[in-house]
Amino acid sequence: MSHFGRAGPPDIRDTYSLLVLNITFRTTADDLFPLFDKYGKVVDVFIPRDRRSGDSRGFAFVRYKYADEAQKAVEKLDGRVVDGREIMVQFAKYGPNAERIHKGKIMEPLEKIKGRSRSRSPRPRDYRHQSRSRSGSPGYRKERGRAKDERRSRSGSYGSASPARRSPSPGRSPSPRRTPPSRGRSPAGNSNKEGSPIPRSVSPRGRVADSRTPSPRNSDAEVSHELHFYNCLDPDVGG
DNA sequence: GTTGAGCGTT
Repeated sequence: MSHFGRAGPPDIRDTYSLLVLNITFRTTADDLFPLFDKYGKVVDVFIPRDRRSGDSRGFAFVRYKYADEAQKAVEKLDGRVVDGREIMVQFAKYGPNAERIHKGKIMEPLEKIKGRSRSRSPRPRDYRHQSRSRSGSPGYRKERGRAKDERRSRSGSYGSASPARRSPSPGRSPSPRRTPPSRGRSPAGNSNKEGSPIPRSVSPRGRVADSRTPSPRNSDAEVSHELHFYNCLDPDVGG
């Protein structure tokens, strides 16, 4: 994995986690490590990937040894262009185990700090409006573009009074037939399109004989093979 | 071959 040869989190007892967003899908931990390591001591860099495909999800986690360096890296690397894309570095808000994190430092669960009834404000007063107002505001231009689109939409409307109607194909039903409750693995892959793939009260031989088969022997072998295939593919059906 | 809001692994 993207670790340094260790499985799982090395040690988060005294490490600060930074969340890096807006990174390209081609950016790897090895590419971020030297970048973040230059600003401080990076303990580990982890990039969550998809279990199915294995591609990066577009964000990475960088763990620093000291909060000072982490904070510095956040202010320095936040907004840096990597691989042609601007990345966003910020302290992790949640932990790997769903634990609360303050400034990248893992804190005790709410149950523990629950007893702390001391000057506790119902809402955080650290709220700031510095979230989308960074170098290059895509939202700003987007808003303008959207406004234009809206105006245009109003002028050159479809003509009919059915804006809510969104039918991709009125003549064609997207899902006329719902998947049957049966465990249909591949309805189009198997040769049998009927319901029961393996009727226990029927002889495959008879069916084959009934069908036009120039070489019954070959058919028999094929049928046998098919049956075996079914057994292998869906042994559940058998019993 | 693609995409773009967000919070993590043995």
